[in-house]
Amino acid sequence: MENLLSNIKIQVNEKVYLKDPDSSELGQKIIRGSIDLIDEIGFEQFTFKKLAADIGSTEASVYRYFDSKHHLLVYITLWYWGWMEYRLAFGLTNISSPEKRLKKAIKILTEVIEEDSTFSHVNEIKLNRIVISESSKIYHCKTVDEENTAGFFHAYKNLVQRVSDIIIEIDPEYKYPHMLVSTIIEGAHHQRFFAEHLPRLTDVIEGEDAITVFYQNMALGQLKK
Amino acid sequence: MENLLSNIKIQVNEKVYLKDPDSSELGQKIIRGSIDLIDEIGFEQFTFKKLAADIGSTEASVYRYFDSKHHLLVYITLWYWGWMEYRLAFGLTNISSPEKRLKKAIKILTEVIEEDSTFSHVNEIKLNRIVISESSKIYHCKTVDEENTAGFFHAYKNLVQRVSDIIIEIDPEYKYPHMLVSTIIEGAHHQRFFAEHLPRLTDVIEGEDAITVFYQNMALGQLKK
DNA sequence: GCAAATATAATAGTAATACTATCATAAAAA
DNA sequence: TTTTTATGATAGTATTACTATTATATTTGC
Repeated sequence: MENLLSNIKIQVNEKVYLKDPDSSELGQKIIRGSIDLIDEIGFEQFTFKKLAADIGSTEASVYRYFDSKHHLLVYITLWYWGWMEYRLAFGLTNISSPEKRLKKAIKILTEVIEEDSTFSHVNEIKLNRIVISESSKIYHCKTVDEENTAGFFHAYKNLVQRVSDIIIEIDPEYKYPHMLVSTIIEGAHHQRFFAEHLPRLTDVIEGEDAITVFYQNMALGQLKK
Repeated sequence: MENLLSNIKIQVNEKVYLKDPDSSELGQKIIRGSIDLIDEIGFEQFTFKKLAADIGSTEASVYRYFDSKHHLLVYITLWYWGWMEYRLAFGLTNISSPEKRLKKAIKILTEVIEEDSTFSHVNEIKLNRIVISESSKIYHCKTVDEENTAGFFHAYKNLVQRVSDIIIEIDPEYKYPHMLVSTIIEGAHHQRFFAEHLPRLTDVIEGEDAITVFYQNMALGQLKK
């Protein structure tokens, strides 16, 4: 992805962190190091102690930024949703046909991620892998309602709403726009994971991005014009 | 669900447990107690110590059946997939039209679960809630490839294959049958979870089971006859 | 009916995890 | 230059996720 803006910052809900990791060098090292380490060993094996060793800091210092590894995972996931919304906003400008806009939106949401040099402390390829394999853990937990009340999922809801609006523009009678969009987003993550680890649960097709094509067909096929 | 057979046992891959929990009273108490406790406090908070206290046994005794709580979650999830395949097999007999069979299959896979008195040591309603909120953790972990090699996911693959076969019967040219089926199964779980906890990510409609209807329309809409 | 095998309970112990607390020092801001 | 703030260094705790050992109760084989 080309560098679109040089001074943009993805905002993440303030309640997720104790101290904004974007505000200091150590904070940025925590984010960069976490993305590297979670991608490498998985969220269950990931600890603040291992992270601190990796980035040359201490466990106690990491705890000054996040009060748990769960919140750190929430942070990087919300950052990802914020980044996706930014990609969508840019990707959809100047496309007047709502069908084309929807198709492009689905492509942006489901395609394989390439590195984005705009945000130097984030490796978007690793981040995408983490979101695919780990991010559902941020809501599949007993604290989900509390976290929802705290507004943690606004970024995700905004993204879903933005695409739902395009769907309603195409077919104002359509009854399930949010269901359709969240099915596409979550579904694409699952299919990418299955393609890598459990291929008999999906259909990998040589020479085409079957996942993106599948969800584009699915969405357009559902809507009347 | 009425009692279809009185002497049926859902088989679970032997590598998942150290000793078959179905073979003893304690084993059955472990399963029943786990389903109650995981449903109540969530998988992260669940420990063998708490479980042992609940069922009046000891931590060490539970460890004789399962070598980790992860394997116990795998066990109850595989039991659930086995149970679903049994429900599918019964639910689809004597329906000759493949379209009707597919519709019925999607209903069985996505509808709200009612208790099944055939298996007395399993509360299917709680089990369904656990599968919805926790089961993706059995493959979203770094050991997924190993566990796949051990055959843990056969039950799930069989289920997906069984429904894919109906799809191919309807439209032999259709390119994404497995993707469609796994999208429906996983999607329905997500949508049920969202309806409960994050309703703005889905569309709850009074008086209709929107989730089942949505996925039925989605599937039939994709296929040419 | 008794010995042998097996299953469970009771208890103890360990390394790692997920934190919290304290204090010293270095760097930045007032 | 003083004060605040950020980080590092170190220590400590309760809990978790196990493993090991021994005693006792129950079942099975003969």
